Amino acid sequence: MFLTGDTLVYSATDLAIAHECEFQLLRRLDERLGRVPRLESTDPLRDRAARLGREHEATVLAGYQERFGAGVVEISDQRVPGSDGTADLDFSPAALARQQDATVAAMHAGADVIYQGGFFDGRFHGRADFLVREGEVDEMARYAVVDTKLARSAKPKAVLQLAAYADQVQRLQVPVAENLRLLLGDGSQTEHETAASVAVYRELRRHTQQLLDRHHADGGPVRWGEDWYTACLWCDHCKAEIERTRDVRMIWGVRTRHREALRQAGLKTIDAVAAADRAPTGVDARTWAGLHAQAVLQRRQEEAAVAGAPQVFSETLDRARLDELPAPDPGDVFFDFEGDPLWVDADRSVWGLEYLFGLMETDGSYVTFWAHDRSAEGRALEDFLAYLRERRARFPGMHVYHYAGYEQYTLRALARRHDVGVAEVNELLDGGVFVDLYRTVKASVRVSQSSYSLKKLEPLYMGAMLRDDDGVTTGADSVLAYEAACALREAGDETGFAERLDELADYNRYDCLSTFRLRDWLLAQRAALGPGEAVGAPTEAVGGPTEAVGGPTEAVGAPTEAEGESAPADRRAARAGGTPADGAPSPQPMLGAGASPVHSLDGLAPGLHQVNLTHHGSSVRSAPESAEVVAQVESLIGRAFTTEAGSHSLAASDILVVTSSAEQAAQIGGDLGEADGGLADVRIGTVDELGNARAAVVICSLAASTQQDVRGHLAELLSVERWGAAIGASRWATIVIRSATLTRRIPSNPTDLAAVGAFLRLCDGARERRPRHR
DNA sequence: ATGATACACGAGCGGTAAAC
DNA sequence: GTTTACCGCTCGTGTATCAT
Repeated sequence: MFLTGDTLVYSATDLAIAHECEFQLLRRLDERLGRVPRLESTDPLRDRAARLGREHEATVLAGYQERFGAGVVEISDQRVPGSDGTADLDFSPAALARQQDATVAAMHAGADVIYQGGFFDGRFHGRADFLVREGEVDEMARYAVVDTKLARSAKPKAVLQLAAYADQVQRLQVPVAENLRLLLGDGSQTEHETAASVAVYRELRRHTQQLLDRHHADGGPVRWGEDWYTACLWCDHCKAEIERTRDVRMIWGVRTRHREALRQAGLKTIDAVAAADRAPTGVDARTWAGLHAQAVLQRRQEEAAVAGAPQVFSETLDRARLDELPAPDPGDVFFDFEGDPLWVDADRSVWGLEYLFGLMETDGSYVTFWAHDRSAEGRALEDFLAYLRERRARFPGMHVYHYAGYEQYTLRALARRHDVGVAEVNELLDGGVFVDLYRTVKASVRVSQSSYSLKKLEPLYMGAMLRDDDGVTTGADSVLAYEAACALREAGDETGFAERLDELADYNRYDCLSTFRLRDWLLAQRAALGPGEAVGAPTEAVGGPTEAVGGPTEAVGAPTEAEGESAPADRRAARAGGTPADGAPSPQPMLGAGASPVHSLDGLAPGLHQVNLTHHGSSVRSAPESAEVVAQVESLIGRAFTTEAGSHSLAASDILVVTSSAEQAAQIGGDLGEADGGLADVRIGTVDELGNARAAVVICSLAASTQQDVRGHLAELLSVERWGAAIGASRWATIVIRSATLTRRIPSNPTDLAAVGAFLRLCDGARERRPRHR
């Protein structure tokens, strides 16, 4: 994202950011414009994933070069001399145009592969990883848009990025392959229909461009908590604002829905929630009690810190869940894995290596099983299982304690991966030998921290042994430290390698010890309650200090309404339609009048019209849409209407209403019945019972407000087979009435993305018609 | 980047009670 | 005796959280 003169130019990455978090994008614009200081964020894990992503891309490039040799054309960066003698990237319009010219020239020349092709249309600038020649159309080379992604499954964000480049290639009059292609991190590839993906991309682009331009025109920085943009609530930009504004999101365990309900009731901060004395509507009593108590407790910790006596507080919630903990046994062990989730061996097929199985026994002795390659990982698992077998024989009542689900999940995965001890692992896990203390913590106590990670609980029970911030202290640190250790070993530095491993073992040992102490602390909370005192006010415990001491060429948007105009050739609706393909004519309950071709209808242009409404919370029935259907019918009836049979006034029987559900059909039927002027002759039915019905005007009602409201049924709701048939049933015009927000959000999976894209294509070119309901 | 898990909540379903 | 309204249950889905 950058400015050329007064025009804001954005990239595929910016669109991807908008898709995930519009607030983040607006904030980045503010940073760009100097309205707010840059948010420094360091996420070493993300950096590493990015680095591995570039390596993956380089591998694919090398593969193409091996295959095509000089047929691979790289489009070079445009540079200008920088102030300090180096060369800076040149983002001037002229430079971007040169880059695009080179890309077009390479496509016209029929290059086998174009690497880093550049595009610029005045508003959008992008670099496509790969354009791969794939066949020809009218003696012109046709190109497939291909991208590499480290992920192991296709994400909508990646598909939309490809669609952005495909859109540009089309704009430049070069044929594009039917499918977009992703080359994933595990060596697999996925394909996505170009046309549908581009349709969704254009929606996203149109919306994002409006958002950016609106904010650019605003004088000041974006303000948190307004509702003209979306916010993900978890990215660094959102987190910073949540902290700064003391958003209710600071309360541990608050759900998005509850946050909405709290904000509706005017409870916008953790402080307001703590001070409130009763549940707002939309939050049930039990949930409210929990959130309120959590808010109060978190504030107490903050106040203690301000007063110079930092403390972590806790309360016992459920004695019964503490009682479910197994009786302590001298054979108990406290277990923790260290792994590198991005480790791959040569064939790249399996990701992740568990390089250390660490555990602590009750006498404090620490036991390790190391693995630095795939086969060693299998042996470590065998040794670990043999250790447990032997120990269980000696201590039949022993348990393996750990924090959160990773250990159990990973053991099952490792057993499957190496085909080692599958039955034994299942027996151990199903038999309750492994005990997840995170489960117990969540169910039995409330803690004044804003996170319930193991590290955040430690002030409650680690006392003077609380970890400081030096060395390896987080999971992310450990991943990076292991990568660094392996690099040292590859460089022949065995001593350095061993030193790093010692550090990692220290970190792992501390986690095991922490799990051990946590178990004992939980048992102590139980004991503090005394025998049988399960009910009553929560008891409380207090921990130590919180911290350790120390202008686009492509028009986007639909044409505007042009009433009464007789655009003769634009009968897109009829073309897009067609009858259901299942052959045998079905019963035709809706078949009726209007058999003659329509020549004109006063006040309604032929073809497809779209009425966008704003409504909320509807899935199968929408009263506002029903009211709008009635209003549209009323506005049409009586208008001059000419067929081969002659001219007359449009009657109720010339109109057919098609709905997505029986519920909506019933709703509309009722509303039409109540309306004045004999609207009962309007035929109504669901899109599935359409059959061969025909009418001069077809009105469609989709009823659903948003994608969330239809859950798993999005593809079914938007089915092109169904609505195509409905549109095709009109002899003059079709009016589609739907929620504007139904296609606003980008679906979270590629299947739904394709469904939305196909539906948008169906409605492509529809005239925007204004709502008639008052 | 990923999977498991717990939880909340809406939809669908079946039973029961009340009303006709 | 039949219909309808309502309740509580299960089921499925989405979200938040943890871990590496």
